[in-house]
Amino acid sequence: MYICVMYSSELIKGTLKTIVLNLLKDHGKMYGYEITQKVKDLTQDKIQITEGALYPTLHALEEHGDLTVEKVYIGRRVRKYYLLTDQGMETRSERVNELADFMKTMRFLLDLDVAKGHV
Amino acid sequence: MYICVMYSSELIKGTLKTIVLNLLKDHGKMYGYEITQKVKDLTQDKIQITEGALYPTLHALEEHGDLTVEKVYIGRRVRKYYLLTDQGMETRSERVNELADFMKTMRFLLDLDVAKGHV
DNA sequence: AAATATACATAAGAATATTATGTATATCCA
DNA sequence: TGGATATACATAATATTCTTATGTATATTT
Repeated sequence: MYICVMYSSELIKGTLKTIVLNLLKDHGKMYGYEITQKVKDLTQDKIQITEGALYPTLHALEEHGDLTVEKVYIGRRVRKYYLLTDQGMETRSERVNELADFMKTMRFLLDLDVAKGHV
Repeated sequence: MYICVMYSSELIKGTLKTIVLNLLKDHGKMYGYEITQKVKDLTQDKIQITEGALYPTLHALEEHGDLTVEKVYIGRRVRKYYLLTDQGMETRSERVNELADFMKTMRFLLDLDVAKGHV
């Protein structure tokens, strides 16, 4: 009912790891560029993950033991597939649950549960 | 059904202004310390706004023209009541709508709309 | 009288994003 | 066949927004 614009960047902040972990659970192994495109598609361009945010995040998740990497060469170009570890599955659950609970709290705090037209 | 713990700080990031603006719409003029307590109460300690985050935010909102201030002395102690301006009302609407839409997108992205037990 | 609560404020540091830049290969199409 | 665009990785400089620590001061409770 209104024009779709990207969300202001503050909102996405803090949810990137959760998005990545959940996507990997749903779609199996994925590579960085694929993740950015999948999120863009699934959200109709509302959430666009920048590479400058994604790659450091993937490296951090790997270092934390949540992801493992598989290098694959497509022709001469390297592609790094990321997979959830067992620990990554746990981290995902915790983060998704926490985010779900947080959003519930926010809906209450902002009176979004009552039916209303445009606020 | 599970123990309530404070949310990890990344999540709150980006929603503080929205919370403050919305609270002022619901409760009229409020002062900083009152805002921290009200949010703490309403969320059963799940969201605790720190003073280091709140006061700079209030100053920023004031500078942006969203809030005006009324100084009141309680005995010798100063208390600064903040009120929404007309522009603040608009900013609030925009931010609440954006956050509501963002949360809807996140629920879709994280498959939270389907009924399920503990994830 | 001491501890806690109220009430403001700012500075140093951490976390996490954006923007810009860099490197390189692959594909489309005119 | 050559230029634009897409694919695919990466990092550095910068911005934003928080936490934690610190500072000042008054009021209330025990």
